[in-house]
Amino acid sequence: MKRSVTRSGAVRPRTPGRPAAASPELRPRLLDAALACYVRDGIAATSLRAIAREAGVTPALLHYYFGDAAQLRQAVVEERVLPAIASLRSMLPLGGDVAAVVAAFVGGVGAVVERYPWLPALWVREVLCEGGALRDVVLTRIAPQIPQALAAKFAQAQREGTLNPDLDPRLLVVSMMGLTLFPAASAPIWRSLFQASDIGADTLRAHTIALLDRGLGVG
Amino acid sequence: MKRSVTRSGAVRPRTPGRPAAASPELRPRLLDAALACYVRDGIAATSLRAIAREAGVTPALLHYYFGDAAQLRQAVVEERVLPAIASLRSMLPLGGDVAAVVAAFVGGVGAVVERYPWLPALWVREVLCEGGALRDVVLTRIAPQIPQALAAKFAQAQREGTLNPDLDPRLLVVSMMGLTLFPAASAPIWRSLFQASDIGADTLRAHTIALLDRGLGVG
DNA sequence: CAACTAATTAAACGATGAATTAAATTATTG
DNA sequence: CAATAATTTAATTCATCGTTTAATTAGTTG
Repeated sequence: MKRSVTRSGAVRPRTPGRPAAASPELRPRLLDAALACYVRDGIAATSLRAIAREAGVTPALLHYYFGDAAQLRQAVVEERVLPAIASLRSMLPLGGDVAAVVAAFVGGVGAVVERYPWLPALWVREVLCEGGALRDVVLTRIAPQIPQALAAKFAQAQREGTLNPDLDPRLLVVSMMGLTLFPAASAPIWRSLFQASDIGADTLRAHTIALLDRGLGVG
Repeated sequence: MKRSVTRSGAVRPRTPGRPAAASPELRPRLLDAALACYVRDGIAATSLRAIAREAGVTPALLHYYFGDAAQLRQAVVEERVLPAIASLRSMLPLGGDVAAVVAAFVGGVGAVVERYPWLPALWVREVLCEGGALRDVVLTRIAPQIPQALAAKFAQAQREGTLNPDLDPRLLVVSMMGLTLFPAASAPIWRSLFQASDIGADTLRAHTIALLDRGLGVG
């Protein structure tokens, strides 16, 4: 059994020809490799060759499975990214009072980040950054379901007198994302900056809820 | 007077040879062109040729002024980016009580963003994103001056009983950035998403202060 | 006014790396 | 054994990139 080794040290045990079966499903592994590259380097900066290298495979194989680069990207978005984002929506019970909705959102983001740790970084680069490759798809397929619904909920609560009237209902949606997605995306930074390896998901959640609930005041 | 026109339609009035004096200082304009490219496309994705195109100049001229690409980047960071970030520090009076410090921070970020509208987008791409070109420089030269000082201030206030004890002093620094930088960076998104062209800098500031002060509660 | 220096473009150089395709190779299936 | 499926190798074609050299023109100095 011959094994060639690439310059980077990655093992490439394959020789030409059909592999000896019993290999686990390759397609999902290719999607995962592509996603890893997108998260690490950004979608625009990721070449087919980089994905192939990540997966221990040749660019020609990616072409065999997905056609061209655009179709591969599309497959990753549909089968990996959108489901992760959409899972947040299923955690939001828009029926209860404001405190319940906010707590569900904060907890939901925490749960989603725990299950898909790559999501905050990808979100920042591909949605928040101008020119990001996912901005369109998120704005057309996610935004109408989550932010719009939240803003409407907050506006109604304000009319009913159960929400601080000095807040703007639309900006409150932005604030909630800033208090959840931003800390998640910047976690590597503040963990090292503050030597905060002691702060876990539960501490973060409690802090965020406390801030939203009462603000800075002691009373 | 001959004027050639590039494919993109930009006027390129120059022919070879030294220009007829009285031209405004070129070097700052080159720095501004580079900054504009960095903000629009990201530092890593910006080529010398793109900067030259933006400035209406040849790549060779950039080399004449700055040497190689790395030195040009360094000049932009030192003479454009770091001063903008550092200007925030000068707006923070770390002497007063917590409410004053927080109000100064929120107002200071607003003022800095107003003066340097490109800063949030650049921050997101080059500091928040993993692999960002400014992460190192911000972590070593900015972070020790602003975030560390704020966290210390908050911890002290908590010991004195003048700050909500359920908060984490370090996470509060993260929360404050999430409530200021994140809304600034995502403004183009939520403005179009919520048809919120009516929300200006003052409304945003009032909302943020209200949220930090009392949270969601009506009382 | 002649020589020199400063600022600028034009053009070329040499690397690099990209996406895609064609052909060869091997294993499985019928 | 023939046909098909899955894979690599290698070639093709194309686009930039950063940098350098040489030419060109305007100002400066003696």
